[in-house]
Amino acid sequence: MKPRRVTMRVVADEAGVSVQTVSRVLNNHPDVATATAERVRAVVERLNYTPNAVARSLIQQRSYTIGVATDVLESSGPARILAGIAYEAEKNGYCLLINRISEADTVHVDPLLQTMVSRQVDGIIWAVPDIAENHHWVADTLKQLTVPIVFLTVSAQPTAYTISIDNYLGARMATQHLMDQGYRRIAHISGPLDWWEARERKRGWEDTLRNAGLACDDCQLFESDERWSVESAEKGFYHLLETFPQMDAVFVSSDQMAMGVLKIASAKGIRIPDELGVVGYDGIPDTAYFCPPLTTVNHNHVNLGSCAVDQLIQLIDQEKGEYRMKVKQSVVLVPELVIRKSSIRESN
Amino acid sequence: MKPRRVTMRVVADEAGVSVQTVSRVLNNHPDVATATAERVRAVVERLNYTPNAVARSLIQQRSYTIGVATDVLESSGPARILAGIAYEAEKNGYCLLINRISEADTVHVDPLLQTMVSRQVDGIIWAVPDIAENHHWVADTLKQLTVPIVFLTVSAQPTAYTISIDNYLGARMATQHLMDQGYRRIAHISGPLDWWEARERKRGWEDTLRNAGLACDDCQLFESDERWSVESAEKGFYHLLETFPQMDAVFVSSDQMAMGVLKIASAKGIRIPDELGVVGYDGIPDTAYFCPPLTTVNHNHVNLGSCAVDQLIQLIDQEKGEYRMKVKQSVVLVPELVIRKSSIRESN
DNA sequence: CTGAAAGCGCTAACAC
DNA sequence: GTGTTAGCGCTTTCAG
Repeated sequence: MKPRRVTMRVVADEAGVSVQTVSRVLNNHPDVATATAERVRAVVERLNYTPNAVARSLIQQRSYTIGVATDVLESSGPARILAGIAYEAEKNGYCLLINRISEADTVHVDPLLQTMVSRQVDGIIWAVPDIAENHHWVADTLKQLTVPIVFLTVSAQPTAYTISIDNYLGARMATQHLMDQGYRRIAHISGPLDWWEARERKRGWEDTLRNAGLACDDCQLFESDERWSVESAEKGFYHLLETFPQMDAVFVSSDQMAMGVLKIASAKGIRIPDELGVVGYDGIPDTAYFCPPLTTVNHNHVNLGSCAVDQLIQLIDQEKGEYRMKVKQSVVLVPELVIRKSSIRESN
Repeated sequence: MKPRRVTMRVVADEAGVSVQTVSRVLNNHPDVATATAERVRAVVERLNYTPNAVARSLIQQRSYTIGVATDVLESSGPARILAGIAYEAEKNGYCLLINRISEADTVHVDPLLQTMVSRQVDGIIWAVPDIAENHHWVADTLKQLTVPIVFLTVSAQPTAYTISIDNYLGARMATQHLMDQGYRRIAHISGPLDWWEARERKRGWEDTLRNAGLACDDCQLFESDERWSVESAEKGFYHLLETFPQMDAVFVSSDQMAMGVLKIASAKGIRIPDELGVVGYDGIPDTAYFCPPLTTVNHNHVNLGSCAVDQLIQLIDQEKGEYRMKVKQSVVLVPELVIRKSSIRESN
């Protein structure tokens, strides 16, 4: 009932030529008589022939496929990164082989890499957040790996190609902005500090306060749970109200968590931005509709994904000897502060 | 500098056996002497050999890869569907070949299908929303297609395998719930009505009101723009306040758009849920933190994705003659009403 | 301009 | 138990 797959052999026979000739026509080689080409193309059309890319990659040693390792796809950041990757890959004629890794698992890295390598991907994008020890395999495994790999959103590694957004700078911008608005006693609700990104953001907050000669004590900091959960941010905000009652602003390490803070503040009648300035992080689009609209640091995740693909393709071409420029080892993109009502003091 | 890829030939030579024997060991065939197997495995380990899955699929006519066509990955729904697909695919030993289609494009369907078929995917999941005419190719193209395909979130098609969530039922549940809470003059902000899902939701709202003998006039309806944008929902809400001033509740066709309504209501001092009941649609997790927390209809997108994979694998096995049960042609999943503060009238 | 031969890395079918 | 022979569908020499 389903039509059989048509092979090049069939097309060749039907057109009364050899297989190579069909191949030449399909790959737009010169040196084919126009008449022959026409005839072949007609048969291809009629038989609805699709060349077998698997056979082709077997012989060409190139699959035009990029392997992507990712963790939770559900959340906004990773989803946007993937969108950027998909967009740029398509533009360059590459397909994406997606592999989910369970919760930034350290143990199962090898099988996952094997899967991708065995399917002959031309390169790999590792889009798994840098948590605790989960990137320690890199140094060892990299030597074994037969294809180039680009790491997203990780601390710069001496031996690896990395690309990330400057979390430290973003946090500095956020904190500085609060200070510019006249806030002085600025708390921080951080993500789990075994995440590199959470540490960077915290460091940015800390350094900015210190450099300005402002206090930055333990009582001003709350660390969320492992899932950056809104619940833990709410708990954290309650906690800060106790430990740091003089707080006049809070820099929250994710927009989701900031949402929890806004909710509690509203419930307790704390007026934002007058009594309390709030800045989030990530730049998810919904923040524009929070009440009040939330100031945040926007990470252009889509762009991050695109850049990763570009870099990887350069590495691939380089390895195939088609590109001779030196590829940059580590790329750091700049975040953008989006100022909204939650941090604008009318009265200053 | 990069290590060369090791082939089976190398392993065989190194272990002093034939290629065939290596193959047998790797595929756990019986009839291999334990000693030989040991020796081979040791060499595999030492050389860090990874079998070439491309060569294997060439001969086995099976790639253990599923092609996924999707559109915008950035938004929550599609991302969660993809997560479900990825999860279930991995569980069954399949990889995912992702292809982005630009904005539910009708024209470029064929190249995309070709790409996937040419890469020898075993089956395809079509996760592109059903908009206007964009699924009209199905009837024609399906006959040509050499692999099974499952369509997500589309109107049931006589000739195709489909799987979706019952939007009509969800809308009925939402509207009925508002009525149960004592609301009587219920407006609707719909998605763009060339989307099948938007039409179904509108129909559910309409029928529920009609069946209850309530009015359901044009003035109670506002259709959003093509992007289901929050802005257009805000505009719609202003519009309804004019055309349908007696409105005491509004059923909004997406959670995002409902966010806009909540924002305007808050700005205008309209008290929710007392003066106005609000119900959203989709069940995105953030709705729990809206102010007030939003009643919504939850679509279990992750589950939808899993089910699609299960169904597709059955179809694949069936075609390879490994499965003889009849596969259900169209699966419809049931949504779930999540009741929160935005629609609970204390006073009834 | 076109065809014949070889082979990418692997597995299925037979021999021994 | 193990090796040999073929060939999956295509591209790449190299002849003609």
